[in-house]
Amino acid sequence: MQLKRVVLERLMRYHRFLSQTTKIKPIQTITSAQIAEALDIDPTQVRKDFGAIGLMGIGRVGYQVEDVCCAIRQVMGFDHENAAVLIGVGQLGGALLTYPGFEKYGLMIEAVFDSDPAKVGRRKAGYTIRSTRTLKQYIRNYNIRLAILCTPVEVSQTLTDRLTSTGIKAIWNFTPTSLNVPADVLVRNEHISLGLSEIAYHLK
Amino acid sequence: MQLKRVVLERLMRYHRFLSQTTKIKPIQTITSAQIAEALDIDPTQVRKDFGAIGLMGIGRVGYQVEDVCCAIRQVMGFDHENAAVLIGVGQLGGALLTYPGFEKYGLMIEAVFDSDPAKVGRRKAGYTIRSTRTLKQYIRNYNIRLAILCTPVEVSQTLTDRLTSTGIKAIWNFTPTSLNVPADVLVRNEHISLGLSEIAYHLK
DNA sequence: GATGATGTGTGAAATATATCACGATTGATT
DNA sequence: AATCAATCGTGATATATTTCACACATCATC
Repeated sequence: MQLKRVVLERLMRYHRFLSQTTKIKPIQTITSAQIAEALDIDPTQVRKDFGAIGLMGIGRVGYQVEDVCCAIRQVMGFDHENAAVLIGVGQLGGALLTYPGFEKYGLMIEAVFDSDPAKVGRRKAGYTIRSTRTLKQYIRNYNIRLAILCTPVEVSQTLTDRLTSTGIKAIWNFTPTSLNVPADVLVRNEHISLGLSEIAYHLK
Repeated sequence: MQLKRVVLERLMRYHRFLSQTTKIKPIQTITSAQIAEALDIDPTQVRKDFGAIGLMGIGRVGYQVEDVCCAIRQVMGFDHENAAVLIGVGQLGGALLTYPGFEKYGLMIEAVFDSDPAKVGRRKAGYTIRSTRTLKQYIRNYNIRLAILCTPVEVSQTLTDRLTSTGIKAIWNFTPTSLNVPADVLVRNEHISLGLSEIAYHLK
């Protein structure tokens, strides 16, 4: 069965926790209780999640850390490379370009685009900025399946339409708006204001 | 009763949708069905959420857009100003400093800090970068309640400990790690890799 | 190898969240 | 003003998610 978003998120947390922990102190095995304790999750939940991706622990011992990490990477598809384009090289787009963690998850930014003629042709973080007019062509030629959208709100839907018409499979949306897409395109919204709202509410 | 995170997130979506919609075309009222349609949510859900923050619609008409926006802003605490400090002026920290949307939600970044002596004293986006050694002092003097954490992973827990010892109330965590804090401190994690995982899984 | 302590795996129960169904209310229409 | 259609408010129902409870498995110890 398709794994739910909540499960994916927890799997990520397990993976990050185990990676970090083993970097500091190599360990062979870990129990669901230890993970649960560190991440403030119910131990049963951890076991169920592991069960859901086919992991088996051993009584009285726990889980092989190595196995867990591998299984998560595999089920998440991190060992599978995803070629992506980034659209909108502003402050945020620029920051994403230099983010060092992407390749760890198989994400490869192949090319970057911007509508601003003043930016087109310039270089940024090792990329030559291309015109968004060549976007469609590029995506088709290189069979790109993922677009990272960092444009201003005003043009985000226009570009989204153009993207979906190329047959793109997923859009990682960093613009603070909701995008309309066909049902088979995944949109993952990264709205910073959501986090802010939770904080503002808590501080009130 | 305390509103749940899921509700807060939907309230934000309503708010954003209504702000954007009214900017394009001023309207007086809107129905739960219209909102639901646009945001791909169940209409009942919308009504329940509105009910939860004390909004009353009128039969056959819907809700006063103005009222809805006000109520959401108020319940979220956006009209209440929150003074914050930002720690770690790297790529991401820099991008956040120039993000124009914060004040709309009442967030005011008052000062920025970095541990790197090479950065201390320099200016960035209108701020003079301060040494993290003066962090505690500053937070206490100015009664800061929110810290935005954009440091490398290695120092994030150390700084978190220092922050919580000053009595800070919330940490907006942009570092890709889990932070340990006392129960009364809110941590909002903004892990970019969570989004990436959802995408990678979908594309697999 | 028997025994006890500690962990897993999982069905059952509890909780949380979303949807349905429908009476009540309002505005438009005749 | 009587009727109709659209919309809200909300209890009941359905679904999803988390937690509990406990049988079964494994290792350490005697």
